[in-house]
Amino acid sequence: MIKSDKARAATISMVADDAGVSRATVSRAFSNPELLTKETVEKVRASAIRLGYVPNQVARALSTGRSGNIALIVPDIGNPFFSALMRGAQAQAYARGYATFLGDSDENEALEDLLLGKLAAQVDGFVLASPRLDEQRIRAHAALKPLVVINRDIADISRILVDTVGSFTQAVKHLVELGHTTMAYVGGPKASWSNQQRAQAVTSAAHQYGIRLVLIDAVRPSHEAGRACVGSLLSTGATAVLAIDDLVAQGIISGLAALNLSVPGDISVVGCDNIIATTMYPSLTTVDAHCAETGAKAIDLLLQTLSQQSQSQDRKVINGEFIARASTGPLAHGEEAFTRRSKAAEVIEQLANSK
Amino acid sequence: MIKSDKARAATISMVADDAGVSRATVSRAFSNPELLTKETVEKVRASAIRLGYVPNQVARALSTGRSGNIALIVPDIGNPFFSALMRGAQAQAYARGYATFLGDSDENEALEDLLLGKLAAQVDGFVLASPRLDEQRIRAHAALKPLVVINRDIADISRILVDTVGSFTQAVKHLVELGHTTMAYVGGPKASWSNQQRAQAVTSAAHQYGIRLVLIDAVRPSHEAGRACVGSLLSTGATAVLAIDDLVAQGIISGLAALNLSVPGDISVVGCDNIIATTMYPSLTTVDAHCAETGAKAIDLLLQTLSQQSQSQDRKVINGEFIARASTGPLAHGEEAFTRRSKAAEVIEQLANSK
DNA sequence: CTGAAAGCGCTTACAG
DNA sequence: CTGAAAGCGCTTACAG
Repeated sequence: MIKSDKARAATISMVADDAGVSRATVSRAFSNPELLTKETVEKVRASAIRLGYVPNQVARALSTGRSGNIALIVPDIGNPFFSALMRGAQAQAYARGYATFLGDSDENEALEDLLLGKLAAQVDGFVLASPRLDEQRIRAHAALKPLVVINRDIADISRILVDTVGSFTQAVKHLVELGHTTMAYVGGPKASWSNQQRAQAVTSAAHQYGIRLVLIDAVRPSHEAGRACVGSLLSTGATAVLAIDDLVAQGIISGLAALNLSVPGDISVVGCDNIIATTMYPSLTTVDAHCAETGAKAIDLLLQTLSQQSQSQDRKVINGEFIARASTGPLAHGEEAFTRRSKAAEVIEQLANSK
Repeated sequence: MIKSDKARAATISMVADDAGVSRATVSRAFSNPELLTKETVEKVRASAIRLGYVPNQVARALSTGRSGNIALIVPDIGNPFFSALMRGAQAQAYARGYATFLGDSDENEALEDLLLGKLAAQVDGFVLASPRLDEQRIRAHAALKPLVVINRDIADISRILVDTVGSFTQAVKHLVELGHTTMAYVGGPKASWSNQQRAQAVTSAAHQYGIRLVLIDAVRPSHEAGRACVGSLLSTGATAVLAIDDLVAQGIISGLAALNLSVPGDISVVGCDNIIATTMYPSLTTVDAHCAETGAKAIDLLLQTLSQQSQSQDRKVINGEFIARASTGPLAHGEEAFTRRSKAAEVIEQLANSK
C-alpha cells in the first residue's frame, strides 16, 4: 500500500543492499561508526547519500526506547507566564538536541492527565508546569517516565520552584511603608502551588505587620477574572491589592479604571511574573519570576535526570524578585479623590443590591 | 536489557493476556472497535484500564506510517498573536486525535529551516505560521510532507490567510473621518506577508483618501520595537498611526505616554490582532485577526489534506474585522494639548540632534 | 467476528 | 570488525 503521494524514504535495507553490507553495519555506520573500519563507514555513507537515506527516528525510538523528544505541559499557553516559560524551555531543549511536544491542559485536570498518558510513549521525559493534577496521579506518571515539575513541591519528584515567599513578604512591607493598613490578595486556582504559597506568604506578612487582609479567589488567572473581582475587592475596603499574577493585576486595574478609580492614587496594585508588567501603564509593581530561566532550568534538570541511571530527585529553587514600580503608592487625599471613591462605593453597593 | 529504572508501560500483549484475546483484537478494540462485538470491546477496555494501557504511538507510527503528530512552527511563542493561534491549533489537533510538536524559530529564517528538517520524520504534516523562510525552501519542505502555511500566499501550497486589506482600509477611512490628514504605518519584518499586505492596504487607502502617509519599520513586532520608533513617528508629524499589530501599537502608546502625550487626544493609534486590545487602557482600536480560529482552521486544512490521496492545494481566507475602540479619536485642541505636543516635539528634536 | 502471522525500520547482544 | 537473528509494540491483509 502506498501511504501517500509523497516520495517514500530510503530504508536501511536499501542502503545495505546498495553498499553490499548487512543492515547491522549500516546501523553502526550511523550510530556507532567507531566500531567499523573507515572504509566500511565511507562505503555506507556514500550509498546513504546516493539514496538520500536518513535514519528513521520513529523506528529508532521503538527499538531503543529513546525518542529525543520532550513533552512540555502547561495549563494555558495564552498566559504570558507560561508562554515565556515555554519559550525558555523550547530553546534550551533545541540547543540540547531535543524536540518538544506541546500540551495545553486548558487548566483542566483530566485533560492534563490524558496528555501525559498520550504522549508518554513518544517522549523521553516530561516537564510539567504548574500542574493542577493531584499528587497521586503525578507520582503515577513519574513512575513511568522521568518528569520534572515546575512550581509544585512534591517529595521524591524532581522539581523546580519559583519561591515567591520572600518577595511577596517584601511586597506587603512595601505597601505597609506606603501607609496601607487594609489589603486584599486575589488568588488563582486552588490546585496551584504558587497560589497557595503566595496566599500564605501574604497572610503571615499581614500578621507580622498587624494589618487587615482579605483573601479573594479569581479561580482562573486571567485578565477577565481579575476584572470580574473588582466588585468584591472594593467592598472589602482594601486600599492595596496583591494579585496572584500580572494578568489578574492587569484585569483589576482595568476594572478599577472602568469605575474611574486610579492606580495607585485610589488603590495600589501588585502583580507577579514580570512579563507584561513593563508594558502596562502605570508600569506594574511586581515580582520577577524569571520565567524563561525557569523553563530552561527545567529542561536542564530533566536532561540531567535522563543521563543518569540513578533516579536522583533534585529540588531547585529560583527566588522571585520584588520590583517596585508605578502601580503602588500612598493613597491620594483631597476632595476629588474622596468623591471618586465614594462614587465607586455607590456603584458597588448598587451592584450588590441588584443581585 | 532494562531501558531504565522506570516501570515498563503496559503493552498490547499484556492486555491481550489479561482479557484472554489476541493482540489483534486488542488493537481493533482501540483502532476499529466497530469490527468487534460490544462485549469484546468492553472486555478489552476493562483490561486496558486495569493495566493502565495506552496504545504506544511510536509503534503505531512505525506500523502504519502515520504518527498522529503535527508540527507547529511559529516565529515567536511570546507574541500573543502566535500564542493564541497555537492555542487554537493545539486544541483542534488534540480534538482530532493529534499531538503537536512546537517549534519557535525566534524570527530566524535558518532556524525555521532546521526545525522543519529535524521534525519531518516524526510528523504527518506541518503548520507553518507566518514563515520568514523563502518560498523555495518552503516548497522543498512541502514536497516531502504535507504542509499548511498561515499568512503567506504561495501558489500550490495549502494556505490560510487572514486578509486585512479591507479592515486596514476601513481603519484609514475611520481615521480620515475623525479628521486626520497625516498618518504613519509602523511595519514589521520584511519577510512577513501580513506586513506587506497591510503596508500596501494602508498605502492605497491613503492615496484614495488623499492623505499623507509615512512608512516606518519596527523590524521585530514587539512592544519594545513599538516603543523605540516613537521618535521617528513624532518627527513625521503624523496625528494617527496604524501598527502592524497590537504589540507594536501598545509599545507606541507606552512611548507616547513617556513623553506625556495622550491617546487618542494627541495621537490616534490602531493595532491589529485583537488579543491584548481589550486589556489595554485606553482600549485599542484594532483589527480582529481571529487568531484561534485561524489556528484551528489550519489544522483542519492539514488534516483534510492528509485524508485525501490527491494533493489538493486549498487557499482559505479569513477576513479581519475592524473594531473601533477608545484609542482613536479626533485631535484634542485647546492650549494644554498644544503645549503638550510642543514639548514632545522639542524632546524629539533634541534626540535627533544628539545623534 | 476473531486469530495467526508477517511486517513497519531500526538496534543490539551474541557469535564468529 | 561484521553478520544473523531476535526484538521494540503495534497494524492489517488473509483465513477461518
